[in-house]
Amino acid sequence: MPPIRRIAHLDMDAFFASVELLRYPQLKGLAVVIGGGRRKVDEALSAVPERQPRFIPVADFPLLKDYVGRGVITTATYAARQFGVGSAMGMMKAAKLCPQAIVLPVDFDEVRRFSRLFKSTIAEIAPVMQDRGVDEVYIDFTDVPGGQREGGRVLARLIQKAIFEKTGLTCSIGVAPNKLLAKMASEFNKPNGISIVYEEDLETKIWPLNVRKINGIGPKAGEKLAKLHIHTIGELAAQDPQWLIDNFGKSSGAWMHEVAWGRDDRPVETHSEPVSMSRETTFGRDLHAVRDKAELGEIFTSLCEKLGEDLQRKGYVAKTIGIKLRYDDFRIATRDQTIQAYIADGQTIRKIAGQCLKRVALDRRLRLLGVRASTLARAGDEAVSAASPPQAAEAVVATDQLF
DNA sequence: AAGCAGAGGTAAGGTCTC
DNA sequence: CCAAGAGACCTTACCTCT
Repeated sequence: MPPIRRIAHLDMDAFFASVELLRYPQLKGLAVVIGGGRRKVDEALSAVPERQPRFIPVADFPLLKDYVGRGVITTATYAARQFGVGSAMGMMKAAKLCPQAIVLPVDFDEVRRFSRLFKSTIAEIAPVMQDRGVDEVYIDFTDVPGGQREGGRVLARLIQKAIFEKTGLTCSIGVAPNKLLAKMASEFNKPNGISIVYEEDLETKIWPLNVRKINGIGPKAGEKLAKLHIHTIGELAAQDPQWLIDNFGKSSGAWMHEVAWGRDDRPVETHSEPVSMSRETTFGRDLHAVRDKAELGEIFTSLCEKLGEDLQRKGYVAKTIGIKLRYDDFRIATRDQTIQAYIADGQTIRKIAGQCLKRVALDRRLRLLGVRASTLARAGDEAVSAASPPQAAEAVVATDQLF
């Protein structure tokens, strides 16, 4: 008999904001939001750079009501959430809800530093760990000594304590029979909580939840389900799988049925390879391909160069280069092209991406431009992966044989 | 002559996540 | 005049080859 699988999902509490509160403890308990579009915030903060961060008076911090720009909120402290402010909300909208909130820019270097720190702390205790972005991981408790005690609660507490001692940050942990349920469980007791879910809890703890709580059912699927009068996971579980397949397609429909019954056998993957890398930027104002040609060209070149640097720094080469643009009306267009050779330099990326750009309509103004590299290989492995498919000459022969 | 079947690649768009 | 950036994965369509 194999041991019963116990999988944990760990989520850092208001991660980006909590990292800033370590630096500015005087802001503890206040409404603070971390925001993406930063220029204004950076200016306001750099007005007081010489003092030690923790001695900057609260009154000197920039406020949401003074924010100008097109950014969105990345994270809000729990105090700010009281006002209805939350992740992915436009800054301007948030300013109306909570004008007195303090705004801080994302410090990616600092966030990455704490990300590495909390993950390495976990890995020392439980080595089978899967990265899921900067502030989240799955952990396989199954074979960790003590991982089964109280359904995983003992180990979860130990990990919480170790992370807090190393970083001063709190997290929430859910432990369940699989990743799907663990992910939902980690939401049950936020912040700084632990939640244990057993298979028998499906009906009482999972089925009453809205379908949107399932990781993978987003706004679109949620809306479609609502129109079909399916709101809770229990209602989803009660549907005929074939009916779900008819409505949502073979793959999604079957998947919905499985997850509604709490079934998920995905393993905790300790290694992963990137599939694509990209760079994109939203302009300060919408730009026109003709009227703002020079400005657009500079941004385009810069994106290509940065993407090339990203590839080289991480040791990858790419065979497919693509562009993405968002028009002023938010419609998105993408184009890409696969070439024979693997590349990673900004100039070549710019050349291929430029060809892609010629294939889209540029009559409307643009608000975003992006460049993407995919079909990746590790630099040095290209020769192996680059084995070409049968060429045109052979194709002719094959066709002759057919006829 | 035309259609089918299955695998695999390419392209475009869409959804979802943090 | 709102609505980021980066990445994974899915669907659909089309094409080539066997």
